[in-house]
Amino acid sequence: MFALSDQIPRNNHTTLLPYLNLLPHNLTTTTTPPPPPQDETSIANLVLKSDPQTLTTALQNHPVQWTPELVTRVLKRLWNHGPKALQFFKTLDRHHSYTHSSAAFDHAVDIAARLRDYKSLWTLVASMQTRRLGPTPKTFAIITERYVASGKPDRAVKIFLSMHHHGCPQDLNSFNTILDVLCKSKRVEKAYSLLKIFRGRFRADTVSYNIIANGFCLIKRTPKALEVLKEMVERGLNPSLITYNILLKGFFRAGQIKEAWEFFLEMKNRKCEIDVVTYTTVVHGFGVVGEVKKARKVFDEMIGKGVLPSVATHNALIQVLCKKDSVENAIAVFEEMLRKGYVPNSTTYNVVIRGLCHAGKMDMAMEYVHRMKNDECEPNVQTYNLVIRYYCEAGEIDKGLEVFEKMGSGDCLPNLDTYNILISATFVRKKSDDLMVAGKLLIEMVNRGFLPRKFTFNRVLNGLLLTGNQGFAKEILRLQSKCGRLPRHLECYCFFSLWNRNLSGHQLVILKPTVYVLHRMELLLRRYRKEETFIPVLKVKDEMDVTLIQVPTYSIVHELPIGFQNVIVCYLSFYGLTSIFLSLYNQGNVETIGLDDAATRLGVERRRIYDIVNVLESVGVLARKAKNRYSWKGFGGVPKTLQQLREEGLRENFNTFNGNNYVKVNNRKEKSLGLLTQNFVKLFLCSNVDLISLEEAAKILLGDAHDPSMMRTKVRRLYDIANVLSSMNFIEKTHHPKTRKPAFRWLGTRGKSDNGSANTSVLNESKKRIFGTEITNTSFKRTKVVSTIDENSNQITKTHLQMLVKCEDLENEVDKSNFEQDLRHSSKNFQFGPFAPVTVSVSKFGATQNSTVKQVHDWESLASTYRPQYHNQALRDLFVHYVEAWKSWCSEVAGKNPIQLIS
DNA sequence: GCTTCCCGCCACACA
DNA sequence: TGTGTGGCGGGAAGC
Repeated sequence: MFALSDQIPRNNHTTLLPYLNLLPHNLTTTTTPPPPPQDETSIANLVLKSDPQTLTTALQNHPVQWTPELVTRVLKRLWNHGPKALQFFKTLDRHHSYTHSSAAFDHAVDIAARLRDYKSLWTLVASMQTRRLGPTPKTFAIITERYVASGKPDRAVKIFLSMHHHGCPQDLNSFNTILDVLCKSKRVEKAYSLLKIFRGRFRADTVSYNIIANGFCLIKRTPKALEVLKEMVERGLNPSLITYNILLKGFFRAGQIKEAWEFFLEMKNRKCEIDVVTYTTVVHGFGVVGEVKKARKVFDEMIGKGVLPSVATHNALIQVLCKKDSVENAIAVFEEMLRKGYVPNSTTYNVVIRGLCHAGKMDMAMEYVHRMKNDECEPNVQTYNLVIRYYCEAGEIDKGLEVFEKMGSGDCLPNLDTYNILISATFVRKKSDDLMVAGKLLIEMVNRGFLPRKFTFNRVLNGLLLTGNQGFAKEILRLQSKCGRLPRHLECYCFFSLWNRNLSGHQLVILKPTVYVLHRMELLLRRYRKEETFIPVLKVKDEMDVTLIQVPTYSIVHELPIGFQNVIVCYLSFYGLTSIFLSLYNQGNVETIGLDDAATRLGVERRRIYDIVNVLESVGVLARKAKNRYSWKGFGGVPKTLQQLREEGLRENFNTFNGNNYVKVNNRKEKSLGLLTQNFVKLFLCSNVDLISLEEAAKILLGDAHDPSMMRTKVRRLYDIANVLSSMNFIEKTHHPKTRKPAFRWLGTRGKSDNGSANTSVLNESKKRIFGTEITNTSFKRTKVVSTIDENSNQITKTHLQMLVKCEDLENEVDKSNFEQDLRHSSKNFQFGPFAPVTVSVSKFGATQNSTVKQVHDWESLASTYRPQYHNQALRDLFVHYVEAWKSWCSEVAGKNPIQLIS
């Protein structure tokens, strides 16, 4: 990582990574003897070795004079083992002759926040207050920064606004801090609006505006940054050199090299006192885009102008040479820098080491790592990470692990990146042993307070299952559950398992997405029960940090026919909204559609419906009658609409992709989703392109405007449209054969007639045809639910889905007695959730195909066929493993408190 | 770290 | 002026 740290107005309060600030300590020339400097290492190791019971006595007996400085150093050393660090802090808090300083408290607060242990955090804050040690503005800087980092910016703002309740009134500095925290996490708009609201109250200054401008530069929105600059001048605040440097760097970052250079010249013209930061920015900026010569020239020029390059400038040049030139030249600069008497910092070494690694000179790289030690510039975690990464990339995983072992036993603890790098590497060789290592690393990282991503967990779990380590996989699954990182489907499954155990009245901690699914489910259930009034079944409260669900006192699921439960869960995961929409209204007897009705029936907000109807309207499936009302035209008229669009498109030159065929966007109407849909369709209709990616489409439709934010918006809209169109089978999602990038293919007029889902026929057929049921191998949304049966899949899936569509009617046909019989009948071998084993044979369903509702009464079969299913065999097997692992684990812990399973 | 998708704010449109 | 519409961007999930 390249740190141009002196270029950005750094906020004094925010010290996220205290260990980076560790000063190199000199073992031989220490002038202030007690405590001896190696003490923090030995103490840290002592803490790492002791368990909570022995730690107290170990610390009491340790022959050392405890001072706040020593404690701070130990905490820094233990930084990457949060739980141990907190334990150390808490144990020492009870020491008879030592009391913690404010700085030590801040570290503890930081560590607790990083562990997302908010209870400890606020206890520490309260403790600070009672001891009159704070909380200080710095404490709040830490807290807000951590809240923002864990995705809670609103909470952070609230905390800032309530600082004074903790005895720490807000001032301009703390205001700037919160702005900075928001900007650094790319929430610039939020920061900007906060500035607008409070600039009067806190007397926003140049620094405040610099922070916002820098924020916009970080997200490559230089025009907006310039706007901020303008506003700042209008408010009578003078931009400083820092302001100009921010903008200069912003131009380079956004790839506006020409603008950057002009800006730099302008700075010179205006007789700005250009400083070393400016030059460093230019050197780095040119270098990054490969203009090494220019970078060099500027580097040489600055000396002539009397501005001495700093270590950061050298770092920039060295990095650039490593990346775009040769590592030899980079090392030459490095040596020259030493000759001139500069003292390289860890960044300098890391840049050189990365360059060597990149050039495949691993041995030489390691020499530099040793050289760092001798040069009193201890290798830091980044150094180790990059060496490990390159070893792993070169396939030498064992060497990577060796380095990892060394750092673990030494004085630099591995961080989240280290673990991620190593875990990723274990998948390369597909060896059972490697995956065992991955599992162990995963457990270790959790113990050290790092929260692996769901993706990491899933990969390790999959790997272990596929290499036959079922026992270990089970352990990982348990850990995954403990961390709240279960795969979504298992999460639901766990929830229902618990629910099924009559755990009424208990509180479970569940992840938010599940809550959303449950909300929707509740709506469907209410409809099923024909409830007119809203009776909340699931009481959900979104508390500070976790989402709690009150398990209802009765199980609504039990009221449903067996199998229907499964259907419901699948119903939600199977369909995109459009498909449900179409299946509800494409019944042959629907004439008008009320938007409110649609929203209620789909269990979504009105807003979602607008998008669907707009797209449907633009291809002629619907027509707007009045506000709130649409009439159903069906698919009969679609070919005609498409023909019209084609003619229109040819007139507008949509057959040539020269970027001139975009529609000039002036007002709201011309930006509408409907019009965009039509233009998108025209792209396919009027040209021979087979595949088009949404990015390409966006580029063409936008024309000359290549503003990245406009592009993003356009692509997002195209996703919305593409989803609706593919639900109707007008287009299908595939991958570009060469680039493997996602792209869309038009099926509408020349679809695949071999599997029956051809849209040529679709377009010509009567409106009775059920759209949204033509799902063959299309994977749906994120759940990858595909028919298990690949051959004949069309027919079978079609039948199944048609039946599913009719669930609506079927529900009503199941009379009470039937219903109860079902319940009794299957209460024994009751399979819950979407994970019931598939017992239905193909032939059984083949028979159902043309028959009536009666056979569909076999709810269980229907349901089990509809469980989420994976496309390929390996995944399918894996899925069974998941369920097995979960089941055996459940039975294992059946005697214990099942709440522990989740919460 | 990028792609994809969902959500809901808030501004505009329309009666 | 109130209610209906829908552009738009944040940000979470997925990979």
